[in-house]
Amino acid sequence: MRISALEEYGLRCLLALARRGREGQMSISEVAEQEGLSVPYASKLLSILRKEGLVTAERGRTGGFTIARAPESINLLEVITALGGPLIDPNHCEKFTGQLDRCVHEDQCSVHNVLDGLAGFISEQLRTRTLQDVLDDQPEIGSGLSGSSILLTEQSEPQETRGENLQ
Amino acid sequence: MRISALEEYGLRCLLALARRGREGQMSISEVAEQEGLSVPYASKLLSILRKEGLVTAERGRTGGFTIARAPESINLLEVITALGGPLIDPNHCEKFTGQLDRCVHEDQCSVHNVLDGLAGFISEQLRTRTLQDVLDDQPEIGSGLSGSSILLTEQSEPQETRGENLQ
DNA sequence: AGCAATTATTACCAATCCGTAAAGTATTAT
DNA sequence: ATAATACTTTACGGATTGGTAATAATTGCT
Repeated sequence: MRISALEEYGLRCLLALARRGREGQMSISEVAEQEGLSVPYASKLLSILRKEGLVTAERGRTGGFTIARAPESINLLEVITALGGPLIDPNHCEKFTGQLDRCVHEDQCSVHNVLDGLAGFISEQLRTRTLQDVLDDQPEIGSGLSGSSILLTEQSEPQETRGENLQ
Repeated sequence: MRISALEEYGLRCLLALARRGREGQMSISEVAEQEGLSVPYASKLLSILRKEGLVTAERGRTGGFTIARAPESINLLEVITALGGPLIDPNHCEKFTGQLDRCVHEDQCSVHNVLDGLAGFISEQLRTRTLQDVLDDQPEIGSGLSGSSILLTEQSEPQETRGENLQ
């Protein structure tokens, strides 16, 4: 269970555009330089975001990318699923690897209960956060503020791992 | 961001052993048959679980696998990280793909704030659930009980996607 | 018209993951 | 002892992902 590279870097590129706002524009090379990515890679990421409808592109000499909607109206679930697909493969049981015709735990399966519940929970967390929330969470450069309030709605010490080999 | 096959099937195998309890035992072929997996694949999964210390193995004609600790004392975070590694690659910024010496957002990075916060949140959810919780959530075969209370501590309708292309 | 700057598309290669295959090692029943 | 049963290890091929490279297509400027 990992956050993929596409998801992280794609989110970064989208945030860069979000900072420019609906009227702003950035070229691929601008995004690449700002985010420390290669131009071809930034191009690939922005291309995916465009196909998913999160950004718009204009070609030609004065072209560039613009965020498609207001940052307040784009939630993180959209972004993550656009870049990395759904949390749980919907036709998981069809692709089941075993020799049985179908998943042994087809219905009333506690494993699916758990995993679906987890996926739903994560989705809900992502859905309730927008790009603007993330931007607001970005502290001023040089400010002493540390730590983030994002995604920490009730648990008080989420990164406390107690040596449980999260490594 | 996906729940990997190893994570799901490894969890299934571990649950099968958990049902037998600390005194019970299962051979690879038993596990494979019960979970609908090929024998070599079940072997691989159990081997990983053994190396991670979650199950013990005895060789020889009367050999088999036994769960290493009580199901109440094994939480899902252990299982998931044992099978799929940590949620966020700890040396992510070292492997950074860009041309810059280090991650442009090294410190005070809102993207890291968000992702770390999310990872921490998920970890916390997983840590507070044990294998025994999952076993208790498994309904009797044929019982009319549907739905799970696991991992749904406060959100009421986590799998409600509202057409937001979770697909 | 032609050049320059920009996005769009396709293909490609390396690395990792999924699942299988096969040969090896240990233990026990007979 | 020997054979049967079971775990152990290594290796392999296919599929997916990460990132790069090259070329085509579009627009604006002169």
